[in-house]
Amino acid sequence: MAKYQEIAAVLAKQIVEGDYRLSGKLPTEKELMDQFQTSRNTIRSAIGLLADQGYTYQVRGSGIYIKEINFDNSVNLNLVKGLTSEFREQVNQSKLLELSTVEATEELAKLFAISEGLPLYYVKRIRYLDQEPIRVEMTYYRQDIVPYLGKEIVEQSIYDYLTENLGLQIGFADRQISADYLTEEHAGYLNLQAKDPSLRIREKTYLTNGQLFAVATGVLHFEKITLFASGKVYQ
Amino acid sequence: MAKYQEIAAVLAKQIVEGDYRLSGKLPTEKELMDQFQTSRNTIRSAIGLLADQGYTYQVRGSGIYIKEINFDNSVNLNLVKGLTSEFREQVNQSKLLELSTVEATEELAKLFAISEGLPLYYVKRIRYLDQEPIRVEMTYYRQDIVPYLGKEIVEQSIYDYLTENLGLQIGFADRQISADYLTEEHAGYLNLQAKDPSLRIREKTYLTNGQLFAVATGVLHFEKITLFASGKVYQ
DNA sequence: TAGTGGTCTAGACCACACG
DNA sequence: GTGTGGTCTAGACCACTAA
Repeated sequence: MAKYQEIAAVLAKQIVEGDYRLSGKLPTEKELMDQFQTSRNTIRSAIGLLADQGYTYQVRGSGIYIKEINFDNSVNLNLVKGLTSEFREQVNQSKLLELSTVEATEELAKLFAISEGLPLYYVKRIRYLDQEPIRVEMTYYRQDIVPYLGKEIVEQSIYDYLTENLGLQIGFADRQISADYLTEEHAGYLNLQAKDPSLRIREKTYLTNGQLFAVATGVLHFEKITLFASGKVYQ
Repeated sequence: MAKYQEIAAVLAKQIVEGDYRLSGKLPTEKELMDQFQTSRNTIRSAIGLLADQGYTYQVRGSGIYIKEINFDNSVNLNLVKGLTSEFREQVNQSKLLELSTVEATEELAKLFAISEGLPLYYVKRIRYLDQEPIRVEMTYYRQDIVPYLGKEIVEQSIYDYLTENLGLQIGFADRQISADYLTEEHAGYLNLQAKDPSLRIREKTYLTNGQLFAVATGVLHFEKITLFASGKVYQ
């Protein structure tokens, strides 16, 4: 991990643990330079990461302020990480509904920019938070990038498996969010009624080299999960 | 505007106009340095802005790639700008439902970090896209920061008025997204049925100095609007 | 006025992609 | 191997906040 990423991780941990709750501010850039024995630009890169993640904002002439945001039961759309790490303590189960190999249809082949007929994994799971179903999730993975998926893996954190065991470098994800009626099938999984509202996320996940390797659709329990996003003004 | 912001604006315009469609890539950082006669870090700041806005991603050893994303009928959660500029040509109307001055209740006072009883503007509007209602929007503004709002303003772009006429420096917005049933009232505005799904955005908008000056709730037509968000992996 | 963050420069070395 | 972007340094000047 780069130095600025390590610094950001240290500061993020301190923020979460409430080390700066009294002042509501981080030390100044100058003080952080001394503390971490590094250049100003490196400190600024670290602070930039914190801002991107929704932890802080800076005010010229004044300092680095901590945002008081409650991320409970909320998925941060500015980040890419598994649900498991987003709700670290509480999400400990996935119920596997389907794990199969399918050939890329014309639509999927076009989406992934691969040839029609190439093999994809298809995974359908229910995710739980505090023993309650919160999300139905259907994902396709390119098999040339993810050569193996098994029941023992998809019932845990697929994200951890991809990054730690396969060494994949996940870079970014683009997401489209919408609301819709629940289908009878999904309502059953989520203990809701058909025609109830649902929050849908259509997600494309890319490696750092720009390769699209997973396409997912998530159907979320509208009463138990919200999304969070931080936006900036440009120009 | 800073040099890197101007460079980003030029490149964004070129991307939107399709100047790089053949290669799908921008020139290399080195070439951009020559082209804009500036240092590498300034170029990298500009490219960073484009990435934040969802236009591009970089691959080490390879280049700067353009994302092919269709933002049609989609609100980009990574940005803060008025609906009017998000859908520049098509959104040309707002129907004013209410414009009043209210005293901050205990809840609102706490949210804005102001004293109870201080005056706020309350604006309730319906926004249209291609003559169809797409969003009901209820917003509170701090009157000490927005000293005047009138019918002639709220039927146009409030965002433009705040930035251009009042000179407010809007910095960032935090948003919470959820799905819910439509109330009878909102269903009426959106030409939908009560109990249909709706996409809700609860938004807090801040000045660059960190002051919260507007709190809004948006109720979106679930069939006509989706949201877009780009997320990155950290560490 | 002193201190803070915002921008910019001109270098350096490294890790990775691609031919 | 060559070229690309990723990280890092050590400065400089400027714009803004706060006292």
